[in-house]
Amino acid sequence: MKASSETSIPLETAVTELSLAIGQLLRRLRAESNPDGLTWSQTVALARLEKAGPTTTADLARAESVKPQSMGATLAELEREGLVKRHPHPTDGRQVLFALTAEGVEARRKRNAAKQKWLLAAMAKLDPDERRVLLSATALIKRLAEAD
Amino acid sequence: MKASSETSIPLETAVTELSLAIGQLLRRLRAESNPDGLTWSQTVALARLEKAGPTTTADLARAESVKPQSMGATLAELEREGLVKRHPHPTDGRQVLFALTAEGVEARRKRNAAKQKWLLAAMAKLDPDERRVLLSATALIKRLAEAD
DNA sequence: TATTGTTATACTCTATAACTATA
DNA sequence: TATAGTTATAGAGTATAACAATA
Repeated sequence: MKASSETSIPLETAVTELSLAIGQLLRRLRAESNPDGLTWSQTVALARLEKAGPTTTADLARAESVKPQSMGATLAELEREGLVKRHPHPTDGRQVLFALTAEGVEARRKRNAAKQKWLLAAMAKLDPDERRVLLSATALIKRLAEAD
Repeated sequence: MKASSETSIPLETAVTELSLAIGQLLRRLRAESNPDGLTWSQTVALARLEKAGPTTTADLARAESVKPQSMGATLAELEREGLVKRHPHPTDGRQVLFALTAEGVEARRKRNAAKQKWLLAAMAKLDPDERRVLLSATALIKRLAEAD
């Protein structure tokens, strides 16, 4: 497994295969996920709020490559369910900071665990080396998603 | 880069990070894709028909983890646009085989190239080693998506 | 003027349920 | 009966456009 055997594949093909593969896995994840509980976009928003702390609609939208209106709809639904709470921005009256409530933290912990049960089981069947490749790839995928 | 430094991360965390990362990249791909042209699900269906040849609605649906009705809607739209054509199954009168038309082959080649321009550029900025990791990961992601 | 967020509206993707035709 | 596909309907996710409030 030294090197150039894989570099011979054209980059165009690799790019196509990668995007098809991630689409395929994401649909599988949706299909396997618990129908009760959080939707995909709600899960993502909660996870990001948990990692980043209080965040504005616009920042969340940028991070996930959606329009502020789309993220606003997701946050409004989470607020209606009591999982996030809005706080005024200390210096800018236009901005609104969203933060997890205690209920939101708990909901995320519990429901998210159920949601990813399937992927956890599938990963457990891989070799340790294969898991390491996926782990390295995760960081690269994030870098690609956040590249200029 | 031998081994166990990365195995110390809990599998739960790795799984969460992976699914968030692929969601993030898929949304970025959608946001960057040409608004004219094929939608994501149409692109996927055409790509699969090109690779597999004539295929039934049910088989396509299974491969992409969607219900036959959902895949049927995508195929009906592609048929309306003249990119795929339906053919009777030779022995089973219930089944319908879908295949690309010449126009479909051309549309896929041309529009798909434009659609993935952004990812191609982003991948080109990675190190060769990093591209190799992503290439290996692509196969693993497909295996996960197709696992039992 | 530029930015943040909201409201209104529409399109895509997918699901479930009920139906027809064929095996 | 069981399977392949269609039609009808609904919900989630996203987009664009038009607006209000604040910087």
